[in-house]
Amino acid sequence: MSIESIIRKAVSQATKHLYAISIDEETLQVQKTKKEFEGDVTIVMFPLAKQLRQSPAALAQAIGDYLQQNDEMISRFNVIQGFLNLSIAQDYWVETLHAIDAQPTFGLKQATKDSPLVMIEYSSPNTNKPLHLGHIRNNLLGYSLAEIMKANGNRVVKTNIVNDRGIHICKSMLAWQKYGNGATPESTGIKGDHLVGDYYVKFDQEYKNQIQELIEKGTPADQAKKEAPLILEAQEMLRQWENNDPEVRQLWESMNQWVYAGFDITYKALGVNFDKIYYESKTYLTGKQQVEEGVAKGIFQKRADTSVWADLTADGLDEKLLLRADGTSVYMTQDIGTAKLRYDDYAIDKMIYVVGNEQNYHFQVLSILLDKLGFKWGKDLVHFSYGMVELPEGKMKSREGTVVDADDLMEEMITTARQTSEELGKLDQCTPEEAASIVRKIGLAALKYFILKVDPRKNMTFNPKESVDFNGNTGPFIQYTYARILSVLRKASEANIQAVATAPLTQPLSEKEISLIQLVNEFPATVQEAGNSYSPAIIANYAYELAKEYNQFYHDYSILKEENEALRAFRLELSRNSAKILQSAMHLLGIEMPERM
RNA sequence: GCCUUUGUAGUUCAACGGAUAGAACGGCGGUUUCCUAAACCGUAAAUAUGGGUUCGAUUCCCAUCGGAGGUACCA
Repeated sequence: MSIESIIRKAVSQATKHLYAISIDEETLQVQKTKKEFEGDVTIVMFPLAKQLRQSPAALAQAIGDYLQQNDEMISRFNVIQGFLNLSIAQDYWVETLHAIDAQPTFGLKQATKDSPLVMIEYSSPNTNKPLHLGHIRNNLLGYSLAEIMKANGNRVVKTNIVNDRGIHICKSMLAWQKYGNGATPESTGIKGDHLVGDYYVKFDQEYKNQIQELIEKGTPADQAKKEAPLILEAQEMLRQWENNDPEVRQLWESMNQWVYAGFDITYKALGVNFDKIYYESKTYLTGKQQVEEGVAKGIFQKRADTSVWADLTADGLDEKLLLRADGTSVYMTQDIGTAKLRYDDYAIDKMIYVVGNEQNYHFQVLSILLDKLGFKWGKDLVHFSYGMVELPEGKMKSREGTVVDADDLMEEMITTARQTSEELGKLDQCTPEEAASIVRKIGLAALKYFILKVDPRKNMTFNPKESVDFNGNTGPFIQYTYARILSVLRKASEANIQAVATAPLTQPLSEKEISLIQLVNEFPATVQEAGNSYSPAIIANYAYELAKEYNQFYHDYSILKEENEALRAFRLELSRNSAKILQSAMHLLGIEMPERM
């Protein structure tokens, strides 16, 4: 049983004994004592005071007395302004550490075959352009969320829906056809997704030129946008695609292959992966069927022009188009089709969509529609809605070339990590392979941690030149702490120093040591909280706090040079478990830890 | 216009309705004969504004002022 729940129970017993009133253990406000005050755990008395009709101070004094006398765990207490601060006996902390030491996967629950099945959709790229900074946030959040859900005892299926059809895809195909001169990734040496993305940009440039020309000839702007030859050709290409025109399909296939080869490289570099990939080109037809069935069941309405609509006015929303009059599908149709296929493939208990907050409305609607169509998880689907990544100059715009490319960014991080490491002389003892592995881990950790430490719901600012640091509240700081601990453990092992407690501790531990145990002990609750609130940031901030706390301990106390054997063994045990938790926590963020740096 | 969301040091981020709002970077000043100084310590610096609810408000409610997103037969 956790310390917190023991205390809840004890306080509840105390009030029963002292005032003959049972209080609800769950409503008790139990929190960690603030650093400035003596004690480990604090109970807030104000709510109780009201219930028990006692002054907070008197109540705290009475309960504190009772607990100290009746509970061995409580060694001391003090009362300040209606806060009851309890000190937990040292032996109890040491026992807690032993228990943690005995569990290699402390804080991480294992899923069984009966555990809930959670499907997490993330990444969701378009095949007309390479991944950029916004995708990086999505991928890191999705991957980390999957790890966190696993650690909370869920079975997880990671899925990706690739948006590989539609007018935007035709734009890059058309531009390649017109201006590409047969260029391929092989012939140009350009990574496939970038090559295709270049033609998407090319299309936009040429399209704008055509609009401008038309406007100069006196065509109104709105009309010019609709009548520019390039857009008409792109629309024609989409019709040919839907009609399975062999030539268009062939082009589509080969350009998509280039893109997928490029994406694979990026995903691998980023350290993310998927259990199952869906393609919209294969799901949109199912979506159409679902919508037609919905019409047959009377859930949706077909209008005179044959377009299909869902009337959501009863749900406080408006009417939503599901099929165009020409029978083609829209975004919503495809998501319904994808949901259907997934439902057929897996016994999903919970579906989580990792998609930006610009689509809040879309998912609100999707949830209602899936529910109407009878998907049992439709109503409770989770839209993990994360904020945008902005640059100091403002929003990123693909077409204006202000995006930060994912591949470039990772490359830059690793290069910077290498420079810094070399300046500090950290790689002198390493083989080139080790050095490469270390700088890759550091560079990626800097990037990943920077993104993940921010509350996912909020928009965040990323300055490519300044944002990534290796000091302070950063990934490399946590990695450094870990590497440092491993170094101590290696030295202990080389010197044959006893690292397991054999004799009981006789001297009192320092506050720093106690608070470190307490922090390590909070890991399971932190993992749980991160799972409940879908927030990798909670794990990130916890890991930082732990690393910081450890560094202070490391600075103030000797480990290997401590002469008292029991104390030395204790400190090694504390170090070992701090490292273990740091690694577990960072693993949940998808961040790899170097053994030395 | 309507809907959603957001506003905390110079900057980037924290804070289940709880104690003196916590970090990092940057600034200023320190620590290395000692287990990794990518570390540690000190210092100055913030809750947009005005009301309300509460023993207690950065947090909840209302208004005002800013930012972002949505309100497409785009995805």
